[in-house]
Amino acid sequence: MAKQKTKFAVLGLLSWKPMSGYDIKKLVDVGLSHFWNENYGQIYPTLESLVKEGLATRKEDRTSSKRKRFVYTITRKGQQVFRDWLAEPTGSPIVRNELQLKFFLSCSLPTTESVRLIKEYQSQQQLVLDDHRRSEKVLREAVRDGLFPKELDELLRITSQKQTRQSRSKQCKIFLLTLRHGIRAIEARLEWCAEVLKSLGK
Amino acid sequence: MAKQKTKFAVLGLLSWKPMSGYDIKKLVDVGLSHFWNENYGQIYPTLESLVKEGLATRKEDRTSSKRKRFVYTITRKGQQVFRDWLAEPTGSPIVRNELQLKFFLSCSLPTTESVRLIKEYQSQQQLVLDDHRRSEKVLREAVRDGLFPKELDELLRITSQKQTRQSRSKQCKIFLLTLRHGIRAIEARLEWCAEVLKSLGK
DNA sequence: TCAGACATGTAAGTCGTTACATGATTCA
DNA sequence: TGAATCATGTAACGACTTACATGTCTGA
Repeated sequence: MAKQKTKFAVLGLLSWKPMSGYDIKKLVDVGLSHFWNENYGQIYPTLESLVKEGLATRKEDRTSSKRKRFVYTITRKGQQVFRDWLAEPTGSPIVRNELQLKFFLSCSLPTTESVRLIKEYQSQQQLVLDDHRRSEKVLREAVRDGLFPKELDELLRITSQKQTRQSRSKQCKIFLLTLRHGIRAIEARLEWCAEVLKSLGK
Repeated sequence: MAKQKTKFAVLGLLSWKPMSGYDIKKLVDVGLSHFWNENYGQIYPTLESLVKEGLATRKEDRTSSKRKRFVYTITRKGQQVFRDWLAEPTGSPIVRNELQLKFFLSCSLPTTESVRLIKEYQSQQQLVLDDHRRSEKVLREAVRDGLFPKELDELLRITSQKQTRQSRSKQCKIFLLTLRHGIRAIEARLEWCAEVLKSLGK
């Protein structure tokens, strides 16, 4: 028992700043998609349970006569629980790579089939890499200039919160570093593909 | 709908050779743990459903008065379903890296906390890398000599099946390549850790 | 005016993990 | 004789996905 990844992910995002369920979903989709995912079916019930446990509070936001919107704010207790979780040892993620499985199982078939699988993987990963590299370029320039790129800016200050230039620069730096992790991982996969094609006598 | 990863994983392993649920679990744990996992709670019901769907047959194995043991054999229809699945495009795995999440969320805390997280990741990954490298060494020697390493040999010919020297050498090669994938991935992560520590001013 | 984004939520179903239950055989 | 391994299975729970349902507001 006791995993509840969604719970801590949501709590952690709230530790950043107050947000609605919709905001959380968008932030994850736009900014964290290379290492995290969430869906509404998990987010809304989780927010509800956070309130029940006293880790967050909910209040309706009706600034400038906007539509119905519930903003969740982390409580002091929530902050504590979040920090405790962060300090806990992180279990290594269970690995389940479908392509590796297929490749492994392809050994009873003609080599052409194994080669086809690798080439598919290769072009798929290349697309993701191109995308990541574009994001990286934008972010790098932002870090250099001490600014936040526009798309992120919208996401990261939906709510009014005083942030020092320094804390935002740090956010940006860490954002960039997580992206680098994704890029490195894909590069390694692409190098592996080349290695495989060579080894199978392409 | 329609994912059923366990179903195709089990079917694919049976396409290799007839096995019992216990064999499958062991093979996955010992040999494929760097890219796959399964547990009994999924394996046994899956085997049952494969039989129901006519993709495998079950028969009791009582060779040499051994204990109760059910061996599952893939049917012709099963082979076809397996091959169809292999040919289907492989969706990229959903990513959920808890350490990346923690690292990202640590940006509102002192930098020492971010550093601690990375160091934890680093030593964890290093252990796995050492382990993989040991396996690689054994496998490389086996490939060079055209042999199968002992541990694998037991697993891979539990059942009597005529295999040419060539097909076994290919199995071994592909086995080695999947291991290389795991090694590359970890190396990339460790390089990233170094990059991060440097960037955070260690 | 109408498409698209904003916004919240539920229901049903699948998938996956963990813990438990049971018992046979082997080997030191 | 007792621990380890072989071997099969189930029940309960928890996690996750998908599809659906509903309605508002903004801007071209």
